Amino acid sequence: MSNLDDSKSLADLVSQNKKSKVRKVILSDSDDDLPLAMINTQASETSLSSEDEKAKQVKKRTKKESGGLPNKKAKTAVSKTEPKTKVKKETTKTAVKAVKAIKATKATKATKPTVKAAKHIQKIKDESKEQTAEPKDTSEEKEEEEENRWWEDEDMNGEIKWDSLVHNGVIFPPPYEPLPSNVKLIYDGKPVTLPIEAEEVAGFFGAMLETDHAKNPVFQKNFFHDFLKVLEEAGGCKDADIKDFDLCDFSDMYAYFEKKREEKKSISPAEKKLIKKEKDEAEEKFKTCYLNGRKEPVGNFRIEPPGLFRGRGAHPKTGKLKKRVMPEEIVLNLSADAPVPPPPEGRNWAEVRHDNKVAWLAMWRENISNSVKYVRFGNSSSLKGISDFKKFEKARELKNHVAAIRADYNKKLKSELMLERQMAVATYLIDVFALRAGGEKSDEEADTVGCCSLRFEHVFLKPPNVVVFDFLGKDSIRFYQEVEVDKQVFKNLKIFKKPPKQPGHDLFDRLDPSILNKHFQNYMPGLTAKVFRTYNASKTMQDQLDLIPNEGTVNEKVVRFNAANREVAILCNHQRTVSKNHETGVAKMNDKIKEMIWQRIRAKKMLLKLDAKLKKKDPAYFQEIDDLSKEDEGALQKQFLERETERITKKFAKDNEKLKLENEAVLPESELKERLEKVKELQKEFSKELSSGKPEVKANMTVEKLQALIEKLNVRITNATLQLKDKEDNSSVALGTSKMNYIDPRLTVMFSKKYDVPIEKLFTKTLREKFKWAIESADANWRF
DNA sequence: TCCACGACTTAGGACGCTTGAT
DNA sequence: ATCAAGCGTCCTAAGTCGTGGA
Repeated sequence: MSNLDDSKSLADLVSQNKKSKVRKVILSDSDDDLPLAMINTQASETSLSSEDEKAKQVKKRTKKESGGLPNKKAKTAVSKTEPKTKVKKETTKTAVKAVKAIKATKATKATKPTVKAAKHIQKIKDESKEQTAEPKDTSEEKEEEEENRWWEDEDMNGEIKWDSLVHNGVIFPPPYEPLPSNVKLIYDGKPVTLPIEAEEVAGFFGAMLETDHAKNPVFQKNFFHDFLKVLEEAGGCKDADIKDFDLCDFSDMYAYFEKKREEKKSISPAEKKLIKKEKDEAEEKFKTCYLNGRKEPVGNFRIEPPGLFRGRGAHPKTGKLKKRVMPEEIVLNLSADAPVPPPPEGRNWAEVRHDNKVAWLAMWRENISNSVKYVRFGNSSSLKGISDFKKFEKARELKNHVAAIRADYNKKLKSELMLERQMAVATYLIDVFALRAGGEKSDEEADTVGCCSLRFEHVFLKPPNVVVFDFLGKDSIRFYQEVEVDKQVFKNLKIFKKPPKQPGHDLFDRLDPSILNKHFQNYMPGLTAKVFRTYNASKTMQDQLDLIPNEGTVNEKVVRFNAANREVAILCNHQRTVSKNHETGVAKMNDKIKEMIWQRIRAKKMLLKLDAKLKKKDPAYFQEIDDLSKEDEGALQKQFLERETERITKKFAKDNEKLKLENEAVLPESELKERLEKVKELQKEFSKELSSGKPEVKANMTVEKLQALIEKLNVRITNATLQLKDKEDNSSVALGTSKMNYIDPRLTVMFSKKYDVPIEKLFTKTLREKFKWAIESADANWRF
């Protein structure tokens, strides 16, 4: 919540009449079992505060709580101390055991990284001196051999991230290419020439003209503001005094960029391949780096190009100009004795750093929110792998504590301390509904929330115990759930919403993620809110996989795996926007299914024409014939004929285009007419069929042939129906995020091995690389 | 002591390419 | 062979969380 809103609403709240009412309400409202002690604390806090203090009240509450109740606090702290240390010892032991167990399964090898690294740097230096940076075949093979199999023997503790780091720096986006002189911004009806710096910015907008962004007023405003600034700094526009966005016409620019896009798309595949190959070769040396002497992938080695900031949701800064990043703004991080990659000709790096406690190769500060962007290791790098492994091990460790944690928060739902109750409810929500921690956000960002930042208006209570959550979470993705909750949770939420709370106020006014996480440390070292998401996601996956019978085809098993994956994605609220053509796609599939059913009915009619006795034998089989009304049949016929006409016309147009391209004579219109004759014949046949109710049967048709046809249609109909259901179910759920970040990959590997499904069906190439450690260390019996 | 900020993970959309239906 | 649908990858925004410096 923004401070501004907060103080405003709190100030409102203080207006005299309200204040006394508020107090009365609190004191008289005793329909729940709220202990008196708590009521008093709450009431006195409210009435004691002066107006000025009120504005700061929310922030200070935590302090008051600890200061005001020293005894209770101390007591809790003491009682926690003993189990805490015990827990710590135990978990460290398990973690070590886990690592050792993995180590034990594989033979160890590898020379000491430091020694190897030193040697390697020397080698690199020699190579760069000789200017033959390309590694020879033999050395490349050797690198392959020396790939870091950290999961077998690496010591993964300690804060040092690397002993040596050698890399080639970053790739800068190409410089701005000015527009051709006939492509101009039209201002107030006249083409105007812009200084090149301003033209670039205008072009950013022009290229996006048809996107939703460009139609967003905030985006327009921010863009135009920054555009005018650039324009002014570049000396202004000599042809016009540009100051009104509505007088700007970017359509020429848009058309130009569209044309370029088309051109790019239409180059031949062979040429495309060649271009790609050349690009790959030029970028080759940036794609990898040497970490402790071993070749490792670099992730985003390309510096982000300038453009207009595409903030998500209602981002107040969306549309602002993202400036071009200069070498002078870039800090490199590598070994002290590693060669420094040369900056672009005549330019300099901001700084060259040698910090081995961090896992980034370069960084710069972006100008939208003044935060830092990093060039980091690739997802399949050892460092990323190690932290992934640690993440999942931590989540697995939670298994051993979750029962105690749940017991504890269930108990504390009735605590006499407001803080404890809030923590208990928050923990419940994080555990049960997989909410994120929910840190405070400034009003320079989109208004999104997580658990701790939930506000009054995000939670609706429907007695006796139904809660409707409706808020925007990360990436402004809507979280909407109508759920039954624990009775005590419901009561507590009601208390948290009690006046003087009103829309705009924090539900958990005593909490923020750091308080909550500090509390979590008492249960288990390293436990934070996000661990619950990982734990519950992987636990859900394990449970879902346990339900899958080991039978059927590989594809059937994959479908079931994806269904399990989908459960996890739903738990985590991972959504994707329903694609623009989803609706039409579904309608098309429905039409197709209806049409296939119609074809089946026709076949069955033909069957009866050949042998009328069949109906007596199996009336149910022929039932659907009577289910189809004449109107429906007519509609289907029409639909079918229209589609045929369209198909033929399109084909004709296409054929002609091809002929034109090859400089050959175009087919005459009469040809099209001739081709469409078929449709006309069909139409005649259909109308006859419609009135008689009986289709014509071709002379060579037999009962067997028709039955085979019907069987084929049956299969196609079932498949299409299943496919449609899958499409509907999946239309707004994104499976990838949970597969990539939440589901312990060893579960997927276990499934692959136990159910004999090739891992390629479950992990894409990149995921196989990212999760190599899991693929090589989990077996068919592995459990989360 | 605290909170702004640095460093890291998690996230959905854009876009090009593959694939599978016809 | 064709072509759209959907998949995979890239891109970078948007979270979480711990800590270093005022």
